[in-house]
Amino acid sequence: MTEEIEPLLAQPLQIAPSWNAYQAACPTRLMLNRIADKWTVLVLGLLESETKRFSTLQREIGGISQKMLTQTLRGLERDGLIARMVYPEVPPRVEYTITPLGQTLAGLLGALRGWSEAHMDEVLQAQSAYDKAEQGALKPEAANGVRRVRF
Amino acid sequence: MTEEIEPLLAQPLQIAPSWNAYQAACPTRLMLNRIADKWTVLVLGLLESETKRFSTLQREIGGISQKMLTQTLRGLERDGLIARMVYPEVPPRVEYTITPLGQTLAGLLGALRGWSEAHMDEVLQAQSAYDKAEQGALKPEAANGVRRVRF
DNA sequence: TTCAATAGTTACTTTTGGTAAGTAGGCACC
DNA sequence: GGTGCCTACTTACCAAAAGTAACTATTGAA
Repeated sequence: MTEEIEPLLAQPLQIAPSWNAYQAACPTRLMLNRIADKWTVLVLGLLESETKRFSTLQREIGGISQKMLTQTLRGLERDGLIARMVYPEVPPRVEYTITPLGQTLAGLLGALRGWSEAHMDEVLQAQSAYDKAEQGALKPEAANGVRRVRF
Repeated sequence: MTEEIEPLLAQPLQIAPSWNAYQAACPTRLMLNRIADKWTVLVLGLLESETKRFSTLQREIGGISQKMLTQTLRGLERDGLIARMVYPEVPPRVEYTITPLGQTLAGLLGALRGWSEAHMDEVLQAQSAYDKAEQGALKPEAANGVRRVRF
């Protein structure tokens, strides 16, 4: 950032703190990193409608490991998007509930999930077209060590 | 879309192929992985309104490396979300344009970016509250090697 | 006594992300 | 005519994150 001295103003450039995700150092960058995340989308999608416990979430999200589920839930808790309730029983019971703040995000993430499911066909088609073209682009030179440049 | 059973059809279970991101093997999982991605959000956000070239994108997205930009653009191109135009000039010029399919996604991603920027304050507050509580939870035992369990 | 159940951790491996340096091809300058 | 500059990339290399599998604590039941 270029620093210019504004002699009389304390914070000339941040009257209302305006965040900008396009700047590397902005905390929204970290935020984006968390919310634009596969597991976050799936976890918040489940918690949007009802409180669930750890094992239920793991069962309902195919292929998530305990480690990643724990990690994701911790992150969401720290960010204030979900709340964690521990019932001191044996065996232990822990419930996760979405917060009002989390609710404001869950809709957006649901739309993302919906988009994926709705446009999967088009994307798959685009992918196979791309891959076929790539194959063609490689064919003329055949199997030698020629450097692949895309110009 | 509701599926009605057509006895004489070859593919009875996939009249409208219904994808589900909660199943580990579903291709939408890969899709989510790509679109729920920091760099994707930022790149599509810039291309939403106008065609841009490589160097411009890199300049406008703080902190992205050439490698990650190339990788992200390739992925988006393969998925049919952007198109790549090469002008055989010297020095080279390559322009990236969002596709109609990409446009349908860009709005959602823009909303994500907007959410990050709009709720950053609340999240930062939640984070510091969480971190302070964590500190307190650790204090009683002080600095010995006691296993930290959260029950 | 061994087992089962839940919600985690921890050690280890693999994959991904980030950094920095190279590469191509031609034009301009001295 | 050698050097440097321009863009849009690759390619090594290293660090960080994700994934895998085994382990832990607690206690009631078989």
